[in-house]
Amino acid sequence: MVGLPEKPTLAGLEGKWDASWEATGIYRFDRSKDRGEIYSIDTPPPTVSGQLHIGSVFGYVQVDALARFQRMRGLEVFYPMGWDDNGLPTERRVQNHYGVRCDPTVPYDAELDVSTARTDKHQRPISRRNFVELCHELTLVDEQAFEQVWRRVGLSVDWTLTYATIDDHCRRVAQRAFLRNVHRGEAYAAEAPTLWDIDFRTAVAQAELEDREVDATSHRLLFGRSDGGDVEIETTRPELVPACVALVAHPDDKRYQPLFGTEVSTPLFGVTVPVVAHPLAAPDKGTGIAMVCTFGDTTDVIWWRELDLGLRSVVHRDGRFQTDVPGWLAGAGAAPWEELAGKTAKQARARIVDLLRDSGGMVGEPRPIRHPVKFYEKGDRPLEIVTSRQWYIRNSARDEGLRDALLERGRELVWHPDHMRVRYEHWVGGLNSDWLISRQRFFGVPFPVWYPVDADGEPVWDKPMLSDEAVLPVDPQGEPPPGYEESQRGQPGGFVGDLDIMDTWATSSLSPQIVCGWEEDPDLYARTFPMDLRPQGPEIIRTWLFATVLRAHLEHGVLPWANTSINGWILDPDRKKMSKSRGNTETPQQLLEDFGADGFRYWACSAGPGTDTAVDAGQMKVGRRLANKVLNASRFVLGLAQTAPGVAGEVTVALDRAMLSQLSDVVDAATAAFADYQYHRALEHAEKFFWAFCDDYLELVKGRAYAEGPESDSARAALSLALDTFLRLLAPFLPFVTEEVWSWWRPGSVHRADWPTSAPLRSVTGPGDAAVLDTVSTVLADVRKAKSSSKVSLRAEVSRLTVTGDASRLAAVDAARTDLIVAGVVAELVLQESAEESVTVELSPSA
RNA sequence: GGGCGGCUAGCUCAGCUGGUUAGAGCACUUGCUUGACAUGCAAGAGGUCACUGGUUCGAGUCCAGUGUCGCCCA
Repeated sequence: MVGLPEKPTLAGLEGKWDASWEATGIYRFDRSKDRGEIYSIDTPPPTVSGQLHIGSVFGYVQVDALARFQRMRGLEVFYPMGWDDNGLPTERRVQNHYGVRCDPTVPYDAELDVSTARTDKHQRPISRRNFVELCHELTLVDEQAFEQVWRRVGLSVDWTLTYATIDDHCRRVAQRAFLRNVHRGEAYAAEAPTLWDIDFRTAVAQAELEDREVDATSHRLLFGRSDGGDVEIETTRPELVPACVALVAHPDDKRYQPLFGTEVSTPLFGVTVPVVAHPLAAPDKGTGIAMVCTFGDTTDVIWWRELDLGLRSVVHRDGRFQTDVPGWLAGAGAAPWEELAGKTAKQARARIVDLLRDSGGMVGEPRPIRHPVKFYEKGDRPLEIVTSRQWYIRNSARDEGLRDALLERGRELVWHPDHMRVRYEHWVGGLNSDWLISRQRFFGVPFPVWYPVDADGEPVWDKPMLSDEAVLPVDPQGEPPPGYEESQRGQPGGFVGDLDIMDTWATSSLSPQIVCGWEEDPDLYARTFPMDLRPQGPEIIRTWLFATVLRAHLEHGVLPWANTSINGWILDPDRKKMSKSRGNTETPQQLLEDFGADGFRYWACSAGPGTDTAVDAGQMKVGRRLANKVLNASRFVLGLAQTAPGVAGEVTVALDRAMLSQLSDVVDAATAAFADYQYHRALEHAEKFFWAFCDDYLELVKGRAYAEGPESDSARAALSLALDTFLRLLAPFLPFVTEEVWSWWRPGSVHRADWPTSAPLRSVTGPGDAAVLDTVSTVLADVRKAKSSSKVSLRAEVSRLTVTGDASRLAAVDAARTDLIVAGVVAELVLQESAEESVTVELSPSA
């Protein structure tokens, strides 16, 4: 029954148990359970691009501890893993890895050899299909590497349920949900000003914006009044003068009130524009009157929309000025325009400043300033605003009723920690545009949409043809719409497919629907949805969490999960947030080598939900020590006779009962903490008492446990019971070492064993006095202190030990008299009743 | 500019609804081959709980303000 190793070691436990768990399938989801017996977790699908860094692993380990607790508590845990492989990060990685770029005009090359491409200085243009194939190829490799890391740290996910956001199933779910949104009027296409990244050549959503403080120059320009006077405006973007459609000032600004309703002419180009009033114009900024261009920034968009101004756009999607002379500049404006045509914004600015200076259209010289500019979070150049046709999902930006409903969902959701809710509320409260979901990229879920082509060969964009749900997923680039032949693609009277793909979040916001089998596996769906837990990072509350709540609200009218647990940041040694973009990430490999998965997990689980944490090798070392202690203490306990389950004797001795009584309290505290998602406190309770158990109780009863007789049986029974309980308490945190020890004396897996409860322990202890252990421990501590300060061995003999105090204190010590004498090597123990508590240690002279 | 969170021993942190001399680990110092463990054991030293005011019999804990660091938003 008991198969004890001579010299137990932590080495090799990860590989051994990962293989064993895989073989026995102990984390396999049993779908025969009812909803009430299931705990379902909506695990974040990590972005598969490159390597997992410590920050990613940190949060997943914490969730795994929660999953293991729920599993031991008797719930069947639904715990799938996914890979978020579609989208820009993968495209970028493929570009850099193979030295290629996607050019949809290049034909498909079935024999494409990318092995030489990397040596090319320039990225080689390849077809869209080749590009997508490479994306699949590379993500597959990355996904395998990721799975190895997850297995190494002991995540108890069911690997048979794994999904990838680009796979057929996910594409089908994303397209189906989109079609339903369209049918209900929640998704729509519109031609509108859009924030645009000129390098990635794609539209960007509000959630992906980032303000960056940048150097700029302010220019003071002169607009001509009809009465011959001037109006001075300040701008950082003089190159947009040709795109100017109005001047705007605050309605209360007395300086400009006389000008409202009049017209002025732009410098250099002499185009006439109206002077208008709008409350967003800031009287204290610059001269108090601003030029409105289509489009210099998001305020321009608001003015343009609310004041119903004309559209004069000059910047193309590649960020360059158009080459043709715009119609409104024909005539006098044509000459200066030629100087700007085809230039980038930066080049055009340099040129127009010279022109303005020479023509007298500028007052003084440009002044350097610093101001915030909107960037795409992954981009390197400021965003432009271009007018384009995009798909949107209504997100409450223009719908008070929906906004209230979403805020109510936020209150309905239980947040761990609670204060993270305000981030959600601020985001929902600050939404200013519907959710832009289309991207002009290549590797993603296509829109299941085609457009008819009219007799002149022009696509009719406002008559989209939607796919039938039954045939999803579809690729409108490869398949014709219902009722058409492929040969009619691009022909007059035929069709074209929508070229865009969905943003990653448009798919990953459906992760609950994806994993729970929405519309495809009603049985599974009924057992798992809505889910129990969404764990994730704080930075994606505004994206992933919000979008998931939105999609579930629109589609099902429910919250997608009952709880959300938000993990903290990982900080580098300089206390800066660890992130890939910052370049200060670290891989967990070496730390896993040095401290083992259990040591690493101990560190991760020491930090509560939402608590930022520094990478701390010291803490992992402590975890490794704990794991080692578990190993050795277990070997000791199991090395004693009569420790097999079911044959333990009765626990009769007061000290033993006291220990088990304290353990009962620990079990209760750890259970309550865990149930409240405070896994770090559960760990602390278990760990703290485990050390006290080893250092005090174990040392006290050692002598008795080695001997024979009823009192020895009591010690061995208590030790056995305690070890059994400790292994269960620590299993969610240290899955490898606890499983190893479990295997020495118990059948099955500790991870499918029951979570301990205090009732059975209390029935064993009876009305025992829990304080006995503490009292005796302090006396023993005094004995150790005396020996330590005399610099003698702890085995040195105490000739006389005198303990004073009230009757109950003396009774407690007396109850453990023999244990104390053996553990402290005491020749004579004297108990004296006294009002004062004291311990006097007299060491034998020979010591 | 607004919001959120942190500020407790040299370091990393715990201290939940206010209650006797403020805790842990690491690091440090001094010792100890104790029949599970030297990947160990024991002991020691180390803090005006960021600051200022307030509430209270009593505040690290509650309130107000200040400073500072981090994150998010504008």
